[in-house]
Amino acid sequence: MEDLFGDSIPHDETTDPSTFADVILPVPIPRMFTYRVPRSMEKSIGIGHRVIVQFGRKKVLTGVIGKVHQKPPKDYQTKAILEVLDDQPVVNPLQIKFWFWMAEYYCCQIGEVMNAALPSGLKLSSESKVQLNPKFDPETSEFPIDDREQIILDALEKNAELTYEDCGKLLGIKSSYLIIKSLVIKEAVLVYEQVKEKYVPKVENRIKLKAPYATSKKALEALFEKLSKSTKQEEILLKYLQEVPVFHSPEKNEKGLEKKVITDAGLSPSSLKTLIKKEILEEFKVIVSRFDDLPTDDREIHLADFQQEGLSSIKEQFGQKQTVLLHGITGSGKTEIYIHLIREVLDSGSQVLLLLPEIALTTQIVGRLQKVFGSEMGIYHSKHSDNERVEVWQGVLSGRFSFVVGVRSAIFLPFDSLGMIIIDEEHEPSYKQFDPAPRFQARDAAIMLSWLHQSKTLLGSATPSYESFYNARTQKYGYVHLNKRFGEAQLPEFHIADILVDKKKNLLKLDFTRIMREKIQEALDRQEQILIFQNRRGYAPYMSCEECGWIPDCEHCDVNLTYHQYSEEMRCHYCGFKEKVPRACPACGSHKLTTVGIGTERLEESLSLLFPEARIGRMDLDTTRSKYAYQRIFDEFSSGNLDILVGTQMITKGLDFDRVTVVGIVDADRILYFPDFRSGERAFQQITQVAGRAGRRNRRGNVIVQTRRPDNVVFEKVIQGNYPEFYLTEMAERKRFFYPPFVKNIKITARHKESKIAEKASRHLTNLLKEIAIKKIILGPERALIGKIKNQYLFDIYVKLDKAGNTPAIFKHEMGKIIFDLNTQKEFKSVRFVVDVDPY
DNA sequence: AGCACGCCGACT
DNA sequence: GTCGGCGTGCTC
Repeated sequence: MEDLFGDSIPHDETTDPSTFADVILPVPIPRMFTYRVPRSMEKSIGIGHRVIVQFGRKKVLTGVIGKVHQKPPKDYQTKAILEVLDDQPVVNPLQIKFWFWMAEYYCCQIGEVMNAALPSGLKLSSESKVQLNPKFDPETSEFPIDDREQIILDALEKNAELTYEDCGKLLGIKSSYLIIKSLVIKEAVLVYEQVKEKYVPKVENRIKLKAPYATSKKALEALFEKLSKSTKQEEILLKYLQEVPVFHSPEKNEKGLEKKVITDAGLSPSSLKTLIKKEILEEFKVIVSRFDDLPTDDREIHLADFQQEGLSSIKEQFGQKQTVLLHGITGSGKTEIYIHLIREVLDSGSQVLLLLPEIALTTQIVGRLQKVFGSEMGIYHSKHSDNERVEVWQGVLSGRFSFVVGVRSAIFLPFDSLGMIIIDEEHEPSYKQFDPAPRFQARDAAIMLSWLHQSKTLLGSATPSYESFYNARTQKYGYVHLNKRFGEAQLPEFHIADILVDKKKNLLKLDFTRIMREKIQEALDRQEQILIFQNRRGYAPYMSCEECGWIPDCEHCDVNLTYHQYSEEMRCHYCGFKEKVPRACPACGSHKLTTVGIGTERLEESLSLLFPEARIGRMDLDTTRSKYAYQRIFDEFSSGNLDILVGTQMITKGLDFDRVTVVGIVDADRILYFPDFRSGERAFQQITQVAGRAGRRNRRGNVIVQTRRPDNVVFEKVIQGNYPEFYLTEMAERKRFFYPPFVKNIKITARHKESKIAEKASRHLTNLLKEIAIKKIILGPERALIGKIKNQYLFDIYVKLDKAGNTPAIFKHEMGKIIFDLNTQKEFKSVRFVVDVDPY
């Protein structure tokens, strides 16, 4: 054991154990830490248990045991594990394996993976607390106490404990460390670490009717007689009896009634208290689940012939392949197929994980699955609170949830016998985590996880990622194509509207071309609905001076500030910097400041001017921040209370609106001309996806795409629905210029607050990487697309690796050593090298 | 990543 | 003279 300030107390021979545990700690250091396992704990620990250990001088951390062994480390003293938190492991050995794979593959630290994997409710951290030393007597103390120390002691008379921060505040200084240290030496106070478990079970306050009244009708009648004067108490009892049939089913009385039901009905809480005091009602608490049991709908989901064929084909291919790509066009009913597969796997006793992109998770598909799988299904979502996440985690551990629908991070749940992982909308970029580390691609990681479980992976998409389609074509994956639609739904009619032509002819009004306006009007006249897609939220991207062209940019980053109308502010989306809109241009003094570009907020306004009679709604990150906002807007639109819905990505995911006949893409160029090798692939995917929202039943829909470059081939291919041909043209390019999937990409960003140092470090690294003796291409270093973020300068290096064999693994290993070496050189000590494997 | 230690400038 | 700035080294 060590005391607070790090002085080692010699080992006690009698407790010196021979068991050690390697603990994974949430720190970015590339190794585990070996702790001694006290004899008393030897029986209660194992891989996957959470433990509390002291790390460094005083901090205590929660870690997860990754390994238990008998080998005492020779070059350092071990500390003992302070506490074991769980009777049963919260993480299983398979997960530990998975974490290590992820750390290695994505070039990050095991602690970073653990941090991403555990819901924060399972992580604990400590806080230093100060309390009075009971042995301390100011009268007899031999040490003088100064004014500031006295302030702390006085405060501790009133409060049993204070944090370091509290002490700092009391004294009006930032760090109270030295003063507290002095008080500790003077034996006036004690300092200890308090660890708090963050997860709190949900407790419900319930009431039930007490014995004589609940069992004997006579007693109850007598009671009412007695209470006839106090109407309020009578009302409460009547309400209770109405909710709980006490004599009919005594077991319901045992379960009681939620106290809230009474108070919510507007009945007096004080009268309720009186009834409890009189021992007529009894109050008690129970721990309840945050997830309600939902009724299921047992009706068989019938598959159309072509779906049945698809299903059999998937199962057949799983015979030979671990992974199958289900390429099913919009409306082909992939969900029904998933449901059948999930049911089968669950019936065989294995677990199932269904991944969905973030935005799709709030939609109908979840409700539909819930109807089928009821309380067998867990939902793991970012809009869930920490406590809810912990409950899903525990639900998987306990076996309550054998099926989970979740976002990217759901791959970390403690499954022990997965039978299948389904990744819907497999091509979605949101499966890739950018920041912070681990920068993993959940689809790829899921395939690895699946392999560890010896289970199957099904990738579903209407427009597969080129990586997956390539793997299917090269026989690495199985492939099933569904190219029929449910019912008689027809492909929509496309109109490619040339923005520049309309502008010349003065037909472009408030960003809408003539054809777009006409089609909207026609739909409004027929009382049909319209979706307007623009992948940019806010009012307008930025402001500009009409006179001199001045554009406001961020002081700390290399980006323009984004204009937000509602707050009359300009904000930086990278560092959060914000500024009021200036009255005049700071460069030339002109008052002609205008907004440039189109955001959803501005479109909403334009539409209300163009179609004053229409009811218009907006769905984007800004309008759906709260937990149920999405559902509200969604319900309004689907019930027909809105005619036009303007939105970002969100409106394209998993929504089925029968009455939508017109879909407008305001600015296709924004998708098309993004400087990235994937822009073509993305444009095809996004336009197809948006178009798929139009006219899904019997009416043929209209899709209007506004662009300045109507001749781009992508439009032709989207209209034909010719995915394979567009794929082939794009792939020819990728092969020629060495892009994935023909090579493996790694991006390394050097970050430093001085541009010169960041650049020099990145150039150094580039040269050293070039010396690694394997087939590769190294590009850069070059200033990053956004060259400065939060006052840190960024330089990028792109590595293209031959995918053959284990060359990528060798390269990553060598690179790791090189970066480590560079970081030990004084010049580059403070340069951060951020490695992104398979970047987006 | 934190966090403590050490050495330097600008204040009572 | 002290406070607190941040550069540096370490964590089983």
